[in-house]
Amino acid sequence: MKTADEFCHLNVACEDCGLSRLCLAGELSQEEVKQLGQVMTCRAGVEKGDHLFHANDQFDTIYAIRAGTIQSYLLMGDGQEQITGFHLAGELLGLEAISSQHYLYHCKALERSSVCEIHFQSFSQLAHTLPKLQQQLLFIMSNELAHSNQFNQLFGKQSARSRLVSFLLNMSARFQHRGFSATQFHLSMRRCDIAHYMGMNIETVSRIFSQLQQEGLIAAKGRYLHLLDMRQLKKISLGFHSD
Amino acid sequence: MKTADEFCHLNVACEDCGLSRLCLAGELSQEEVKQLGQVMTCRAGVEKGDHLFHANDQFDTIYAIRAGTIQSYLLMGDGQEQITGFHLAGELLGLEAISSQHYLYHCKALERSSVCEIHFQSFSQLAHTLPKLQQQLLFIMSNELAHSNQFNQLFGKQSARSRLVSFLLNMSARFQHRGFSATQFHLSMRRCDIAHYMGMNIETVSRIFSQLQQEGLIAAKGRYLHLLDMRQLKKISLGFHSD
DNA sequence: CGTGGAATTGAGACGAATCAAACTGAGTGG
DNA sequence: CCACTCAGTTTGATTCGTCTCAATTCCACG
Repeated sequence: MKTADEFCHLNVACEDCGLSRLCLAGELSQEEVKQLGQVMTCRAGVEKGDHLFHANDQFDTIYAIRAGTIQSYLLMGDGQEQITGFHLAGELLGLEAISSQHYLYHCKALERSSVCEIHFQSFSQLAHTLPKLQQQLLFIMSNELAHSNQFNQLFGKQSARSRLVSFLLNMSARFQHRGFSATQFHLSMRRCDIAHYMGMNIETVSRIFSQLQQEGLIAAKGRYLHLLDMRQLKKISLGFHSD
Repeated sequence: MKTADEFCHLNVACEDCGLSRLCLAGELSQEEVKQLGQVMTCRAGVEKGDHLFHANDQFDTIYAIRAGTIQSYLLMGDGQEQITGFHLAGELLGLEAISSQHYLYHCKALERSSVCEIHFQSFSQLAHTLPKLQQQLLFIMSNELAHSNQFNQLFGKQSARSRLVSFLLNMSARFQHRGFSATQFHLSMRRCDIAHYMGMNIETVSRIFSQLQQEGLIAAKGRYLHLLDMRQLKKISLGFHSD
């Protein structure tokens, strides 16, 4: 995670960004990537707690995360944060605002982060001349739809235990996809955020962590996490009852 | 619903379709809509139980629902159908398959329906020459993302009662948006499908229906439904405890 | 070393799932 | 026309899991 943290200070151009394959640059040629660079600005040094945008703000910018973790959430009637997602490097934020022209939730950094601000109107015009760029956006949105649906299934019937393990495996896969370890990583959110995200309460999350630890399936020390038995964890996430 | 049923027999062209505002045609000019018509074929007479596609099938077609109701679902390990969505006239199916090139779930008709089959590759090429078409697809996908997120919130914390009422109000809003009554309509799915969709079991759904009926909030006769007290129902959907 | 936020652990309450049984209504055939 | 079936639905009794409330411990920070 050191390297990611260092990234936060730098204004790296698209063509030098290690995340371009996850991001809008995708399969673009070097020349095309340069054009893409002209409709965005890099905003390094987003500090912990800083907001990218708020719910109901006028939409004009898509954000690409270069480093760090961003949390999206809503404020409920009782003042509680209903967390709608945790977003990692390479992911885009604000896509669901294109149709309504207003952001649907608040987005704040869970740690020191770095983002690219993509002015959507300029981007859109550029995309008219670059079919590959248009296609890449389409792919990313399709992918988000797919994952969002997966998420829905997950939360249908399963027990809190299964769902929480699914969450951990999901984070694991996402870290792995970014070149980090699949079994050892640092969660940048609090237990309480996980709970609100999963629609559970803190105590339940905590209990399940303890339980998994006693069973030797994970080792958790604060926010550091070590997944010890992936096979068994995968079983649990699929709803099999371990003994 | 009669009119919708009659539609199922007709091969209406895009330019004559009452749903074009909900669909890909969107804000296209008459000439452009005709071009759109050339990359799609209308498939009338999809019978109850017919499948549009199955999970893991190779993706090549986006489906637009012209009339009827389509159910998307997955088959779980134990053979049960995990229902992932109910889709009404004007909605597009298959968008989440663009990135992986494989459909993610099964889609079957809950009643006699009618769909447009849009060959995606041809569509995609056409879209390169028609920016407005590209934009319309973008808007639709953004909208789906937004609704999918809304759905997630819904299912976070709330009680079965709140969630079920939310589901009914969601159906109501969608019917209204299509020009039907917001308070009286026919649900084309079984109680058991609703249950599986909402991640509850049949008995719970049935009990809540009975309960709402006793309280005079709804009148249900089989699959026909009459929402009697919208104000109160909205309160319940937001999590307020009625007495 | 003390403070406050976060996490853990325990005991009891409540809601939804499960198991079991009865009811309804559409369709079938004698 | 009635008896039968069968899928779908409703209702009741019980069990199980998660939430709630309360108390304690842990840890980062000044």
